[in-house]
Amino acid sequence: MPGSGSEPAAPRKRADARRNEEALLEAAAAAFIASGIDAPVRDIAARAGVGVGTIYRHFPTRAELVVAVYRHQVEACAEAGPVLLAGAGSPYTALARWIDLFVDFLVTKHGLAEALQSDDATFAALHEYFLDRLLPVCAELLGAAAAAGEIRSDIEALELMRGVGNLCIGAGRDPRYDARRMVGVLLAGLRVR
Amino acid sequence: MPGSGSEPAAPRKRADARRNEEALLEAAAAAFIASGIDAPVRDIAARAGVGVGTIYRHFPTRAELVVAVYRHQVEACAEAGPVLLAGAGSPYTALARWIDLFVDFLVTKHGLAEALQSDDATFAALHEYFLDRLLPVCAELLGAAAAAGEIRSDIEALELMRGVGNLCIGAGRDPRYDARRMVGVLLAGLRVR
DNA sequence: AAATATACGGAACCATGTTCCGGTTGGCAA
DNA sequence: TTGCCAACCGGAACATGGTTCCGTATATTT
Repeated sequence: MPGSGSEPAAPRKRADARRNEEALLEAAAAAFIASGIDAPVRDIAARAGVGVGTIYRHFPTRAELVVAVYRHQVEACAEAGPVLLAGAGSPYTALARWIDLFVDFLVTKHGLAEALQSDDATFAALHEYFLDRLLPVCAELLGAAAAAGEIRSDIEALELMRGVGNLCIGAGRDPRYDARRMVGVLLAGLRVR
Repeated sequence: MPGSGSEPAAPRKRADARRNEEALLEAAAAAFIASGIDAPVRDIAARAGVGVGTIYRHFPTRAELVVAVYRHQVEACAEAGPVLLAGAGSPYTALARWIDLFVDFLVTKHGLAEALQSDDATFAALHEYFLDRLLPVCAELLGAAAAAGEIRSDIEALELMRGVGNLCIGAGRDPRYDARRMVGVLLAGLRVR
């Protein structure tokens, strides 16, 4: 029942606007795969068959476009947290598995890990969305593992997520660097000795 | 005795060229501190009181300028390796101290860690110089620690250096993220259990 | 002092992000 | 069905920053 409650009752958008937004999402997804999430605005617009103005109207910052493209996958990752915690043998195992999911996501999106850590104002909203959605999940897993005495308890979820995100930068560019393995080492370093 | 041997016998450069090169190094160092190593070429040129063409003539790529500015510090870091290995209580301690030096260097040069991992062709020479100079040192320390049975022996020096470099990205931008601490966790993860 | 090689400056060019406005059109009301 | 207008569109124009190029200036040599 959209429009009820205290929301501003967003008036249904025009049909062409909805079509263009949809086309832009598809075009952006394709461009991101082909050229990474830094794909030139004009390329994305051309793929979608619209003008550049239309991109900015629908997605004022690149971050919003990126979030829109990856929203489903981020949600899935967030929802996997509690499931893993309930199903895995131990909190630490659940944490490790969840981090694996996160890493898999990051390393398959060229440029995403870089953008997440960038201080470029363009990506502030991206940073924020990821943190809003995933930080609580990570904190819960981390807290559970700490409470179980499996890992040291002086590491914050934010530090861990940024550390993991950082380790994923450049993954896949140099076959000699295996981000997953380094993340594994980092997780091992969390364990109490 | 320059000019002897099989070298191309570089003919002494003109005096103004030497002056400008010196001025550029100072200007670049100042600009890097003020705006990070991505400081606009025009800014650096203005600080040095030269035209942009002069920058490109002396340092065809930004990487070469960066290398020239930081060469002394990189050399010092490289030379510290064997000293630490000889003086520290154990190879692992030496490795940890050396990584500390490396991290200190990276986190105080805004944008350097980012550039080191970037795939931007502009920075290829930077990457190469750091690896040429520091990788053998890291490998020696790592090998010694592994031989002493203090750490696992399946990690390559390149992986460790890239991992550490990655963890230093964004250091100092967010007080909640402490790169040094994360590097400490990574090193702890290296230990045999 | 003249000749030559070397180096210099900065305008011009290219790529990319961002803004703005004249023209177009979907949806509704008459 | 027709006509109106708010919403929407396209892309030219502008801003920024890297890179190239060439006419001019100057250090060095003869």
